[in-house]
Amino acid sequence: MKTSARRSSVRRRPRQRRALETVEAILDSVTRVLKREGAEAITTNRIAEVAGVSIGSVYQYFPDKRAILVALHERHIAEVDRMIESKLVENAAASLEGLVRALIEAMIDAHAIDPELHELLMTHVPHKADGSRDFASRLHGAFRLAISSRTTKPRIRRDIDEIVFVVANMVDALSHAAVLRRPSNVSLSAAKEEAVRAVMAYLRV
Amino acid sequence: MKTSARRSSVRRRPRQRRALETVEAILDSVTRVLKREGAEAITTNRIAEVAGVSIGSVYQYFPDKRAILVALHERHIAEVDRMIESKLVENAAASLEGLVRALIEAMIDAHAIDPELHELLMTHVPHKADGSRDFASRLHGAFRLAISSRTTKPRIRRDIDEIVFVVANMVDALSHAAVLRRPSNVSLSAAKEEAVRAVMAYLRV
Amino acid sequence: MKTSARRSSVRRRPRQRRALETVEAILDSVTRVLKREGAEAITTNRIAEVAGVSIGSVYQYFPDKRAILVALHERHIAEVDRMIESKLVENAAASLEGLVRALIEAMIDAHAIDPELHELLMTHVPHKADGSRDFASRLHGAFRLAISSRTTKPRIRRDIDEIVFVVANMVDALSHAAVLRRPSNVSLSAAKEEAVRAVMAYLRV
Amino acid sequence: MKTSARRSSVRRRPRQRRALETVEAILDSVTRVLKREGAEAITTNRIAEVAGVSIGSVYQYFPDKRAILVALHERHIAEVDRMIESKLVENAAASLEGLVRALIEAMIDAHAIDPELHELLMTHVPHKADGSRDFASRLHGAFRLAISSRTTKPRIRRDIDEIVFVVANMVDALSHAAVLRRPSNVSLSAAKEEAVRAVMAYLRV
DNA sequence: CATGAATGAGTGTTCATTCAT
DNA sequence: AATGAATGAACACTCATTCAT
Repeated sequence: MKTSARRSSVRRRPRQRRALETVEAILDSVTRVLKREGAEAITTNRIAEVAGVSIGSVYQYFPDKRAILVALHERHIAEVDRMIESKLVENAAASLEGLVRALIEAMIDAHAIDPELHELLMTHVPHKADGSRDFASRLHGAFRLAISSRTTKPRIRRDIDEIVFVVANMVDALSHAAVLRRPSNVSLSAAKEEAVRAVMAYLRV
Repeated sequence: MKTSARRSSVRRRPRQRRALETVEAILDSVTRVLKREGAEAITTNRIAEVAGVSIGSVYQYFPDKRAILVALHERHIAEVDRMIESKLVENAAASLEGLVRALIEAMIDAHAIDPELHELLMTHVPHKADGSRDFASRLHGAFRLAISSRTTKPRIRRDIDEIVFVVANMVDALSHAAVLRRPSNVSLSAAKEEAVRAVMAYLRV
Repeated sequence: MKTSARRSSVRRRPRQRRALETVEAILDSVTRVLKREGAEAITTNRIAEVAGVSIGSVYQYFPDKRAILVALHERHIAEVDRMIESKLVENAAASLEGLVRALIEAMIDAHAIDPELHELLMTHVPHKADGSRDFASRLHGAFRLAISSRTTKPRIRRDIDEIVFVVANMVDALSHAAVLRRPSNVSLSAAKEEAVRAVMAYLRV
Repeated sequence: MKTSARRSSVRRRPRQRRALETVEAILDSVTRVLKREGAEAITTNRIAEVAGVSIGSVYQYFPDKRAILVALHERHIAEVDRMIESKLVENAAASLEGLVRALIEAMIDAHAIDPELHELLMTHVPHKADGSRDFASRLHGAFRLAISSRTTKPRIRRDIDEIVFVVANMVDALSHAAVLRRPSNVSLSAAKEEAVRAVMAYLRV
């Protein structure tokens, strides 16, 4: 009994590890193909080839192509969320402006990791209606807490949800634009500073 | 072997009224298919079918599928630009806030015409690097004039281009979000009002 | 009566002339397209375009694409035959060798007019089984007369048809090869001379 | 024991063998379609159907339609070359006339294998400029050696290349004509005999 | 008669997915 | 589990031909 229990646990772990490695290799492969050959080159066979596994193995771990992109999307989101999260923790005691600046920096960094991937996932991956909301929506919670706890004046008429909606979208759009659409005569740090200024100006009204 | 090496890059230009109608029917067809059957259903044969013309006629006026989407994109852009333009003319004498409000309203209206189409064109149509810039970029000129002529305090240190970059992206993002990503507990008019407030707050800093 | 008779005769002639011009323009167009754009570019629409007529007019004069090529083939054959014929007449009194030389020269000239056209017609035009035989076959008659009337020794065992078959094919192949497949270290005149030598050697056996 | 060892070595092969069989089936299919349905019926889907494989499998082994024809051409050329080669070896010690007769016989046999295929490949397959020359050219080497080593009289003025050019083209044309264009009143053996006679007469001049 | 817009069957080719090995 | 050959529906696109104007 013991022996068999051990055996199975001993066996399962390497198996799971290999499986995880394969899954990671497949997800990495998508990013690699995207960068090297463009979005149109992302075919299941190419993904398998670049991942160094057979197409059959890809279908061992993913039911279809869409599932690969969804998994990649989730991995990407988790990564970004982790960055945002740590920034929030880091700046738990900071001023509202410090917090906003930290978040914008985190968003810019997150977008800068892999803008093409971000773009691809945003435009070509079908967003599940329920589970994964867009960045702005996921920022909602964080902002809500941060804003409501730090604003001195109690808001009466203006709904806090409206403010959060605006701020989340501003942060998302301005950091995205700072990375992907910034004109050559605007520096990244200036774009960041202006984004902070814009958000703070709105919050102070 | 039907692959012909030589293909004229420009197909025949429509000369007769019938031809123009055909072109319009094809472009309308894309929008119709998009709404009724989704982006994946947009195939050249389906476009032809829904347009009520033969696939051959489609290729009489467009060199390939991409060209259809580009033409549609251009038509859409022209439409939106016309709306923005008329708003600008209408509010030539208005205050800065009036102008900002008018522009945001115009953008929201433009986005509201056909949000799915807008989304599709934004994400699936290859933007020519030179010709058609994104909305934010095309708003640049209008904003530049409006802001520099109306701001009382002369800006010294902060580059006008930075301000324009931020404002154009704010307007684009907030009106886009107001139409497409607004949470149910935020009304459209409230979203619009907040957008105006946000832009004005930034411009007053 | 007179009037109508006149009218019809007056009308028909220009009509026929214009029609002939159109037909010629169409046939010329094929050759032009062939040379400028290759055999694959020969489409009915391209033929019409280069001929300067509408596709509808092409179908006014030819029932289908094949008929165009057949007509061109016939025109080409008539041209070559005319050249051969005149050479035969010119050399009616010449020696057998003189005649052979004259024929080979005529064939080389004929092939040299437009080797690609010749090639295209030979390979892509469906030969009617009855009417138009290949060049070798059409040379048959001319050679038969020339050889049988000039050979001093009466042939008994060897059928004259065999000789004619061999000579006609030699002349066709060697003149064709002289124009189209001659290696760079063999001059055209040398190729011609060797062809004459080869035919004469055979005829003297 | 032996069996299992063998089995394992055999196991890997089926994959390769199967792939090779598929490729052969595809090439055979082209010939079959050509004979049964004519040159116009040779479409990729028909090739796949007659080969008993899916269209996808065709494209697993050939990048495009042209490549199928080129591969078939090469296979055909290799076959003919093998026949010629063995004839040359067989008749290494033969007289010049014996050699010429052997070569003509080999060419006639080669052409007779599949005249329509030969015709199709000659006329519809794009010849690579460098690699595969026409038959006459490929005969060049063989003839050059045979002629220069066996001719008693040393040639001075007449270039050996000219002779080889003429002989190669005579052999090609006469054997081709013997198979494909022979009139009904000339027997195959007579055509062959006359061809030999013609070549020998030329070589003796 | 001339025109050229319109036709649509048919072509080469791709790629997500399956399944025998 | 892993492999990769095989599949075939579906796609973008061509071009000989027709017919309303």
